[in-house]
Amino acid sequence: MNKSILMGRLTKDTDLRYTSGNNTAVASFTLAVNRRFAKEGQPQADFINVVAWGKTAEFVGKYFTKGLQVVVVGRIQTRTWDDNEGKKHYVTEVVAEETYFADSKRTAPIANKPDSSEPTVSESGDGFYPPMEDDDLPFNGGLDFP
Amino acid sequence: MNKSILMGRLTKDTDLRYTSGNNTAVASFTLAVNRRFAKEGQPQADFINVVAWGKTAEFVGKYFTKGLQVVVVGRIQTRTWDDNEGKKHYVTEVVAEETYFADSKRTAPIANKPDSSEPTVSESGDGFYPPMEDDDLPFNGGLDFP
Amino acid sequence: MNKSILMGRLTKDTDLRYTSGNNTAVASFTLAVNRRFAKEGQPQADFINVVAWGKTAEFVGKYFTKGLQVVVVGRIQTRTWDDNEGKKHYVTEVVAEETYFADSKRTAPIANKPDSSEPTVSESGDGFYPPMEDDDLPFNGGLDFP
Amino acid sequence: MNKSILMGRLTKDTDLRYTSGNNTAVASFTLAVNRRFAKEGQPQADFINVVAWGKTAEFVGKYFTKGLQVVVVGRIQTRTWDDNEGKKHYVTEVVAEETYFADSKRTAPIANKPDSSEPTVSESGDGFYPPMEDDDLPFNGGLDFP
DNA sequence: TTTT
DNA sequence: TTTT
Repeated sequence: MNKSILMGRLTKDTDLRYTSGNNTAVASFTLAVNRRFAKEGQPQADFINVVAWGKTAEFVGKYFTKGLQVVVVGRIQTRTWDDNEGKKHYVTEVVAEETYFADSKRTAPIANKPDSSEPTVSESGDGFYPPMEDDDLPFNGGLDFP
Repeated sequence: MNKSILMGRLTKDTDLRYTSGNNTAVASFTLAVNRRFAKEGQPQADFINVVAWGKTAEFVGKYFTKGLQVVVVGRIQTRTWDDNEGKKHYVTEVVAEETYFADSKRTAPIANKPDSSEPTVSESGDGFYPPMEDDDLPFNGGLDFP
Repeated sequence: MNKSILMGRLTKDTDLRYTSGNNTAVASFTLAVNRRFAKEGQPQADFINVVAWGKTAEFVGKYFTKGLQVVVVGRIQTRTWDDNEGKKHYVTEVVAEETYFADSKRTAPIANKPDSSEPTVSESGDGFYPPMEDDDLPFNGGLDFP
Repeated sequence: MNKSILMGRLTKDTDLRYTSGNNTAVASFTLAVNRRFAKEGQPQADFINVVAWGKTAEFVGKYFTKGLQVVVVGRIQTRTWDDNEGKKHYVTEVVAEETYFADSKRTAPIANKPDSSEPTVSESGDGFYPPMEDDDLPFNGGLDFP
């Protein structure tokens, strides 16, 4: 059993792509989740990477934009990928199963049924799933990652 | 293990009272939680009763008003009470452990520490905890509420 | 958003029935969920009614037996039904979306996909869904209920 | 709002340490959480790192052993730490707020109150909190553990 | 680096 | 007895 529920704001617009194989939609975004008991001099939020697939991906790719306050119900996933130098990278992220608007005006429940379109292989090479350019790394939040 | 997470709107202002014994704050409200896959001709929401104690009660008693969209993390509680005729009533409600604003402008995490001030005896007689008038039934059990 | 996660033991074997309309499987059972901070002289557990539909119902109807420790992920549902005297009854229960074995030996994740076979009308008359005998009331735990 | 509920097995015994500053207990372990819809040729589980503080840490340090099936309620935390070469590492883990035994015989709710003893500074240098040797990396970051 |  |  693996269930996570998060409410937070998008740090930037959702990144929507499509797998090369079966052309499945894959969306990714980062949620800034404010800490309940934040201490001064410490980070005020956790920055949690979220991935969505299929219909859910298309939905969030369309409506989940920078700064929007949303709720995500999903599961924690861990995976590894190997970079060009053959070094193994460990990734922990949340796979969205249900998504909701939290902000006013945008509160109707979103009818995105659980989607079973997750591809079977995590196409490796750069640690992310869909086809992409070299300079297009996942969740590197503006920083240059090796 | 007993954990519930709800996002919904208050159907009316929070009802805040104090126990007669130790004068602990007790707040109650009902959350209208819209259904994800509502069917036409069917109810569009579930109406879930929520109780809060101590600091949490004082907080929601102050800020949780009718129509506000909030998030509640808590546990499901079942209990019984006997009415004047000696008839047993079964109650299922959520005891709030953490509360959050979901609507914009009101989104900062709310620092209400888990409160251990729950009284040890559920003062019986009318099925509710705090001191109250005879015509003052929990969640307004069928009576007219002002 | 409406998510509940419970771990507890079945108070009796699951009750499995079928709707008269479309012959959908409906299972119901009660979970005794031990309280984390139980106080002496107070109830040690909450008794939470759970309903499951379709494939999930058939699964739990087969494997969820009295005393078994299980985990249920679902949503809180409220509904009303009218008894013979035309009196309205309020029901709060958990609709199971995912189920798991918690006890050893029975721990493999259970592949019961979310089921959309919930009937559109709650066939009333006795407060429960499927066809049933008169003496066959839901969740009355052995007591005679008026 | 940031809530995660996991049921899984310990991949090894809990690692219990104490911070140098205030001598707070810190426990860490990894949970193998089996996937609900595992695909063949794909990983069957997610391996999720969990950290606990104070009383909770002492509890799990004592009772959470390799192979035990447990439930953890907590929050997802992200943080960074710099290694000896000044390289930044990103960590995502679950901070345990409540813990339970899932396996039979070990099912009583565990009374470990939420603990507020989390230190204010994450003593850096090697990405982990408690006092430790140089070769003592968080979650055994690539080194051989006994 | 992974559990049953 | 229900919210937007």
